[in-house]
Order: sequence, then structure tokens, then C-alpha cells
Amino acid sequence: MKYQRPRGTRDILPSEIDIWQKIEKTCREIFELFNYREIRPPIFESTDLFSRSIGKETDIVSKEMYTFHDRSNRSLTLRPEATAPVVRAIIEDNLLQQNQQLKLYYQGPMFRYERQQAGRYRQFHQIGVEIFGSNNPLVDAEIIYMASKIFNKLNLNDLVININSVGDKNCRPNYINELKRYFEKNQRQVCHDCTKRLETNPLRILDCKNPTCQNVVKLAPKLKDSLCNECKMHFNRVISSLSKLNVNYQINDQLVRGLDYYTRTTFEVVSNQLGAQNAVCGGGRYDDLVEELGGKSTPATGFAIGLERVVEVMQKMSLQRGEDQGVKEIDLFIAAMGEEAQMIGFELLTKIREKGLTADQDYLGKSLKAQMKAADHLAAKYVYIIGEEELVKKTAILRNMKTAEQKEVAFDKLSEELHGLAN
RNA sequence: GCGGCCUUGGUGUAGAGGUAACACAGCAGAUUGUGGUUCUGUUAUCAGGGGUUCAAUUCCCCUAGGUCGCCCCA
Repeated sequence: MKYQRPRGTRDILPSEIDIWQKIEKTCREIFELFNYREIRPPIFESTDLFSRSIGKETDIVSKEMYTFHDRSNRSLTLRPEATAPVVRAIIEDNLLQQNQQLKLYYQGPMFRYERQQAGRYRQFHQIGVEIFGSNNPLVDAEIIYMASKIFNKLNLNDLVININSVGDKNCRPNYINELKRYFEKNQRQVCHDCTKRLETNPLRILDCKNPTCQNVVKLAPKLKDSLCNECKMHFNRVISSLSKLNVNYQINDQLVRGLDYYTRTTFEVVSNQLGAQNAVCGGGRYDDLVEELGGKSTPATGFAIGLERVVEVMQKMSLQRGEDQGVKEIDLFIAAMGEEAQMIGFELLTKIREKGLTADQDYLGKSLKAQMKAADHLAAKYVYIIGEEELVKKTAILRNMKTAEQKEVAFDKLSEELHGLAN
């Protein structure tokens, strides 16, 4: 094969597009209910934007970015996530007025240069929200509630919401120091990766999957014990609000996310239907990012849903329920024999479509038998058969494909007749 | 960036060191103007390159791709 899709990319095929559109539609509907408006930043941005916001030492920035130079030698990067572009946009386009809250959502492809595996692609799609301007814990609760609402509406009920607080710029540095001291004492017992993490991102040691590291982590100082009072209060308000809304969640004090900009609340929705890459949604609060990128100090929070993974869970669920992916049925198929008949069919089709009925015909010049077969595969409700005799009479045969009844219907009566039958 | 497994027609699968089997789909016909059943015919040189061999698609190596993990993340 001469051309292949680039590694880590996928073609989303017509056979699976229904499920994609259903998810997208559900998300949009719910976002609009909560008064979020869509924003569409570009697919690539200046490289600095990502390295400043996500963090130079993170995996995303240090080894996963699609970075290139354009013809004027600007360093650009295909967005690995959309929060930084959205923040850039609200600053640049002045969307944030004083003392206002701003609610946005976005949707589209993201790019990370990673080795592909189940649920992980180099081009993948996210749909997400960001809300700016408020540090109220109710905001955190609102977006988490909104995420759970989306998954409920999609009938995905075996998901678990993990939630944690990673502190803020006041209390987190103290904790990190404490953690560093602890792990330096126990360095020999942690894995190679964790020794490196001690320098780059000590928090990540907390959710290392290596069992020996886990043993060391068990006795490590707890993040929640070193949160400052404000952070503690904030977190408690978030979870009590969620409880009030009957959202099921699990506090996971080892949940640390890989992007540097998170403060206080972080959360992740995971599915047990997936392989190692089991997070279908992740997000949290990022109160310092807007200022860091040059805007006024503005608290913010948001999440992103990974569409490929949601699609995968939904496909698995519908298989388990024994649903078939279903052919889309059409109202009418015109089987025409000969060029002249085909032309008549062509004209009739436009009238029928104007009535809002789905209709099609064969352009390959197949035999009648083959056209009937095609109609059958398209699950056509009716077939209108136009041959040479019919051309003279200006009347052709309308066949009901379910009952096999057929009757003569004049060309100029066809759309009325069908319209009547459809209702 | 690291590791395991895999790569045969449109799809899903067999197979053996000596030049490929089955199912489904597709197309054509049996039924020269009618579908969903049945029957018949037809559709590949086994990812690409190199090596071993009288001979490889089957053995070895490399490359590409797939897949599942590690890391990390949606």
C-alpha cells in the first residue's frame, strides 16, 4: 500500500460516526444548558505557550510535542491540549471583563507524539470546558456535576470519579519539600523513574504503580495533611456540594495530574472497561495560569473529555447489550433502467428530498436485480421501478420492500404518495 | 523513549520448506424487468527489503505498520 495514515492516527469511519455525533451532541446540549459558549482557537500555537503553561519538565512538553518551524522560522506546536490556547485567547481577545465569570467550551483534535496503545493516539479528540473568574468551590462542583451528567446521559454508569486537592502556591511548595526530604531518606527503595521524578516532579511519585514505590509512598507524608486552611476548606466545600447533588465520587489522595498548572481541585473520571489508559475525563482548577500567561490574576477551572475513549466504552457497552450498530434505513430507492429512466429518477429524487424524505438511486447502470439488491442493503422502505414501458405511461411501480406489495404510481404523484405513506 | 506479541484476498480466519484452504461480503449467472432463501462461477502470489536454501509465503535479520504493556495522559 502506497499511502498509509500516519502512525497513531485513525480514520473515523461512517460505521462509527453515529456514536461520535451522539457524544458531541450530548456534550453540547449539556454545556449550553449550563450556559457555556463555544470557542475555537487554532490547532497550532506558538511553542512557548505550551512549555510555559504545561511545564517544561512534564512529559508532554519534554518529549511529546509536535513542534515545527514555519517558513519564517517561528517555532509552532500542534496543540497537545486546549486549556493554554483558550487562556491565550481570552487574554488576547479581551473576553474577560472585571468581576465577571466566563464559561467556554471547545472541541477538536489534539496532538501528542506518543507510542500508540489502547485508547492512546497521536491525534486524538477532546471536548472540554473552562470557567474563568471565580474561585468559588461551587464552580468546581458544577463542572464535575456536568461531567457526570454527560456520562449519565450517555448511559455510562460504571464510571468512577476520582477527586483530590493538590494545594495551591502557598502550601504545595512546603509539601513538596517535605516529600523530597522523605524520599531522599528512602531513595534506595524507589525505582529508577522515581529517582528522576524526585528532581523533576516529586508529586508524581505518589501515583507510581511500582509496588515497591507504593510501599514507600504508604508511609510518606500525606498531601492532605499539609494543605493550608483555605485549600482544605475549598476541598471540603467541593465534595460536600457534590454530595448534595448526589454525585458519586471517590477521594483519591494520590491523584496527581501531569500538567503543572493545576491548583487545589484535580479530578479524573475512569472506566473499568478500558485498558491501561482508562481516564475518559480529567481536569481541575488552575488559579495561577491566566496570570502566568500575562493576563490579570484570574482563578479558573475546567476539564477535558477524551472522545476516543468514550467511544470505545460506548462501543463495548452496546456490544454487551447485544445492540447491533444498525444500518440507516432510507425511505426510497429508485431503480431505473436506461439513461432516460435514470434522468426521470434523478428529477423525482429532488422532489422527494424536498419533502424531507431520504432517497437515492444507482448511478452504476446495474441490472434491475442488482439494484433491488442494493435497495435491500440500504434498507430502503420503498423502491420505485422505472423501466422503458413506464417511460411511455409516465407511471411506474412502487414496491413496499417489507410487504412486497406493489402498485402503479404516476411520476407526478410519487412524492405525494410517499409523503402520505410516511405519515 | 523502552519491551512482548502479531502482519495471508474487501473482511474474518486456515496452512505447510516445494508455489495457498475456508467462511462472509462483492460481482456475474441459474430467474434475459424485481431484493432478503438456494445453487454455480469469479476475486490473493501470503506488509516491504535483504539473507539462508536446489526451492520460502512458511526459517533468520532489517524496515514499516498493527496490537498490548511501561512511562505518561484524554
